[in-house]
Amino acid sequence: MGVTLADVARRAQTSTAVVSYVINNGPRPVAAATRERVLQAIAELGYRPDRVARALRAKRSGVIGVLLPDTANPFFASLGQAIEAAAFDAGRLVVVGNSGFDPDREEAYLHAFLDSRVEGLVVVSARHSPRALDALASAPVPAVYVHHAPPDTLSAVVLADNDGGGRLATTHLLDHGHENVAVLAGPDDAGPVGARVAGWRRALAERGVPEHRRVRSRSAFTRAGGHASMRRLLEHKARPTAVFAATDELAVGALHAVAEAGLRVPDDIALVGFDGVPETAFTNPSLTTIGVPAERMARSAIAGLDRAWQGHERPGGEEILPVSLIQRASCGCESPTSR
Amino acid sequence: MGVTLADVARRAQTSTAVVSYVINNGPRPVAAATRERVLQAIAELGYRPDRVARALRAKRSGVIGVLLPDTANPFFASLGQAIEAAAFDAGRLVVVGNSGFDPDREEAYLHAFLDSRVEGLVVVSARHSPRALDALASAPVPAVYVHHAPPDTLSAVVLADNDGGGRLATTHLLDHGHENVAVLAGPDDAGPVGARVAGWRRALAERGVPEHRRVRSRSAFTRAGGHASMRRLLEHKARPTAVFAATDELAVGALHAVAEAGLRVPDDIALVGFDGVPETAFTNPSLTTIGVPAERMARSAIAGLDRAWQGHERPGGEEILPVSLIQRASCGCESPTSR
DNA sequence: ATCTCCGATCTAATCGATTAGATACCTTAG
DNA sequence: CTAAGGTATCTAATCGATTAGATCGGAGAT
Repeated sequence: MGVTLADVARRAQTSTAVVSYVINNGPRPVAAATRERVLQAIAELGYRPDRVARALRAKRSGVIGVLLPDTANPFFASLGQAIEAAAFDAGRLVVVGNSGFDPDREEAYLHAFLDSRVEGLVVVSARHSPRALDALASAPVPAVYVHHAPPDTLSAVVLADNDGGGRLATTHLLDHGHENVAVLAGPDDAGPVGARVAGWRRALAERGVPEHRRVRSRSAFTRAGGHASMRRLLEHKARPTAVFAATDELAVGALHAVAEAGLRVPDDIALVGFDGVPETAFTNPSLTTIGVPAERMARSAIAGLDRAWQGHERPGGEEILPVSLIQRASCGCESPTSR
Repeated sequence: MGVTLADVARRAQTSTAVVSYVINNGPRPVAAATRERVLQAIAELGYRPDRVARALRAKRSGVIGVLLPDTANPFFASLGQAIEAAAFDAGRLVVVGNSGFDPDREEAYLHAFLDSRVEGLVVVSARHSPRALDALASAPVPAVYVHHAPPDTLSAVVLADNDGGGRLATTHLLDHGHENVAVLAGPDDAGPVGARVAGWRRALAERGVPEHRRVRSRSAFTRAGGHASMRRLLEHKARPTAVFAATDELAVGALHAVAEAGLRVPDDIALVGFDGVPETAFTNPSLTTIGVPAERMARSAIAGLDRAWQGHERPGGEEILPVSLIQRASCGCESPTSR
């Protein structure tokens, strides 16, 4: 290490400016012969431009800051990985931060990212702290919200069709003949999961299911939460025959609770999850779930940043990507096809 | 944004040097009164040092490069998150790259990291490409290998006790009275999983289990691989009564295969996994597994980098952290305690 | 033959923070 | 009262790449 532009220029018998022009297909033209000499010198010396120096001068660091709530959660893990891959394919690196749902940590990361002159931000968060929001709104770089967005942001937003997915899952269970479709919801009805619950409610309303049969059980978004939440449902006086778990984590916990109670899925309780994380193909029984297109969301997010960098178009715009029903065993479908 | 050192200096009626000295508890002393003025100016202007400029001049970027095989795998996901958290607590950010087990990608990331002047590298990889190894060996910054290390490296190494864990898992199954303990291995016996298989073999040898009862089934390290691999074992003429899956991913796939075949865990087949990823607490039945101390490994890795930065001590040294048996239902233990 | 103009190149300022060398002031020793 | 030494500051070079402005030579126009 340690080969600089100046070294290359010396060896190619030219100036640093010309070398820079060659590297960047610079703002000025370079004679073919000279370009050749420069390229050769670069190859011979094994020169690689210093991204730090470049970032300082050109204000383009080539780094994207990615803020995630919790990579230990498989859904956020796949989303994070997809974002990282999409960024790399676009020639950028990502710095990542796990907020662990802690607003202070979220803000600390945001500032650290900005101090590092990230070129753009991808924010995946279940909820946003007001201070973090301020920091984002006044950030000198474009941001894209993925999975969830604050009420009225000017930034680009990429969401899954959570409401539609909730409706899809619920309708599917109703189509199996169930009349008592409960929902495993989060601690409150805010955010993306809130929209899923709204979809559930809408489906029930459309089919004329009476209010008192619309049972909702709340818990934290963890497997343990889903476990406890399902256990509560099982003890409910009017035990539901079908359950829509608003995240796969909840569903996996629920599956475990049902087995523990000596009941069977889908015979005693049919279950549908939401997220489409890989592990659901291998639960016991395999889990029917709503597939969220993590890769497409990631590509859209990076594309959104690209748009903001390129043009001066309106950066904003909300994109809602379609979800899909992944039919497996837990809902009662006989022939599990997709895995 | 855009407050610079010079702005602060101007407002505090001093020079940029003094401001820098204050910020860094600089190499030179500053009078108490002046320090006070500077601190006040910093607060009033909301100044935050530019990490890029600092990195260029001081050669300390405050960023650690983390290379992982595949964050979609829960084990690597937790390891990655733990590393990120430990780094943040040490005041550093991480750039992460998922190689997807692809040597070219691994090398590309490594170079990109180095170009970005990362201050240190944490390499988690199942196998290493020769070229990547070269790049690492000649890197101008310290590296720590986690989970797996190349044969004779000079860098620090943090491993789990894979061999001991393999033995622990196997012995536990033998103690349950099983005489036919097969293993679900990886595509070959290299790397950390190879050591786990070696531990299995050692345990069997110690108990005098004859060669022909030491059945090993190979597959890729995926749930689908574990599924196929277990299916093969079930069709084996001498079907084993117990199986040690060398990773939790394999175990989860295996669990599914057993259920599909209409058999029961642990009654027909006892099963023990390896990694201790969170989801194993919620499989059906819950999975007995070998807990790998991901957080401790992460902290050790960061500590290793710290050591390399601080002193000029021998950077090398191999640390092997103990693993633990997490008893749950899949091995046949009646009372599942830890979750 | 002289004037333009353009492509190719070089010189040098710049991004923002760090830090060695120079300088100014003050105290203490001789 | 001056020399020596220490403390607090300031000036300016530096890290490596980018790019605007200056310079130069040659092709084409008149």
